[in-house]
Amino acid sequence: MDTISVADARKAEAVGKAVRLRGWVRTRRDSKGGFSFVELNDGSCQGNVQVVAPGELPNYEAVVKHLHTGASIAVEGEVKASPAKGQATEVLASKLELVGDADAEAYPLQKKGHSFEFLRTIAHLRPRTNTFGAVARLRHRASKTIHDFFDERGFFYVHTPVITASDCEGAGALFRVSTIDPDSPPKAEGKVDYTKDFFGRPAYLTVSGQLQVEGFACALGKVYTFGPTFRAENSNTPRHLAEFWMIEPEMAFYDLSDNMDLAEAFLKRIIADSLDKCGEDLKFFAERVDKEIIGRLEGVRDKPFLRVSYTEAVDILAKSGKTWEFPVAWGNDLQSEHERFLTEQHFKSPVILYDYPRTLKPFYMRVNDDGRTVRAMDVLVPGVGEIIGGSQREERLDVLEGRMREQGLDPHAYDWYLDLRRYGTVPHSGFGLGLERTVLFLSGMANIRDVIPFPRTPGNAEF
RNA sequence: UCCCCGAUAGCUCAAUGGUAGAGCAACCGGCUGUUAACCGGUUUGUUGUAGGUUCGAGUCCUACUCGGGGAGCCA
Repeated sequence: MDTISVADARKAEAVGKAVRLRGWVRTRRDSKGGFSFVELNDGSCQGNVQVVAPGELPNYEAVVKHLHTGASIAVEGEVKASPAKGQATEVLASKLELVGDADAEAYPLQKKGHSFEFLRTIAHLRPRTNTFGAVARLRHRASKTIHDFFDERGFFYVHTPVITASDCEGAGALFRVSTIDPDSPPKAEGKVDYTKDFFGRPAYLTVSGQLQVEGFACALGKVYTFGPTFRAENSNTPRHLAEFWMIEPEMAFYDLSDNMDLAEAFLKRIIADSLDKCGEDLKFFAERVDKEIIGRLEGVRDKPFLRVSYTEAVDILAKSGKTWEFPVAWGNDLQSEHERFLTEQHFKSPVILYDYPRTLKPFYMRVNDDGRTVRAMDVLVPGVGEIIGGSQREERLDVLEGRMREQGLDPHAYDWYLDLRRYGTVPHSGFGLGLERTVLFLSGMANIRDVIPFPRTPGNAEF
């Protein structure tokens, strides 16, 4: 007798096999005929397998009739073609063993739907729900595709450090990493003496692996990072986390146009794989979460991404006839309302905006010949907004040092980074993709806290 | 961090300043294959916390906590 997954047991090919199944009870329905239907789920797929538990089972009255949502069971029996609608197969149990009971009075999950807000308070149990099972499988699939995509194209996966001493990477507030006793820190001249700290200097959790991975791009050619990223911003929105996962490819000899080509192919591949391999989960999202999701994904997969310069975008916004809460003028940063208008209303398509004013973007982005703009790009998608941010990097030593001073940074603090320009500098480009924003886009889920297993946000590090 | 809204049974929600309720869940019973099964019955409360106004507060006021939506920061 083989132990098989619920996913396999639901396939018509399984009919006739004697099998063992193990998982958790979703619901039990007692039939008029003196037997019970038990919906069994083991997480292998969205759907449950219907176990038919005959009244003749020796533990029928004592155990089966008291099975509740959440209990774990092991079933032995034969897979049969199901005579009723709703499923191709069912399992006629010859043995049903209770592995672990779930006290029905106390177990918080019921067979009815729960609000996502409530489920967030039981994040350790919510993967047992339809929605969070689907999110977990989709997130896995996206992660797998990301590694496949880069591997197929000759990229190398580089593990950049989680702890960094660069305290001014320009990507948001940092979490400090320290072993100093906060109640009695060592002091020098009235201030905390970080030379006595673990690393002999202030250290932080990374906000980006980009600067480090540039060093590997300028050696291995095409590389990417994929790891956790930390931002200590006090952001309270459905699109921000204090701890999230980011993918950052970096390519030597790529200009901005190559970079945009890669970003577009990359997103399309993630979407295509999700549609191909997570069909049952996406169907669930379409039924319960976002009716438009599959059509929107197919649209982004099939339509070319429009490429619009910042200057053109400002022109379109200014001539739109809309009244904006934030004024549109060349040199002002584009606000959410502007980005949303462009991708959701004006173009109704994914859009790549590029060539932003130099004053709006960090020092490492390459200055254009016009002197006013830099080779930045943002990929905007309907529903989520900015999903990718990237740029061609400034490869000219003198210009890069000038940009650092322009933004009040001391070039000496980036000496190792500048070495990449001193010795064998090359044009290169890269971008960052937020994994959770990608899963938001793929699933149609509304809140980023519901697409990461255990969300960390201001005031919340539960579980 | 700013603006707006909210917090009542295990869950989702009702309740003109005047005796806190329903549906679901759970429990008991019924029902010849059910599909969030169905039908009948039973149980369930420090109305987020702390103050205040009032003869009387779930309801009005203040502060705080937590949650949601929007904005900023960004991925």
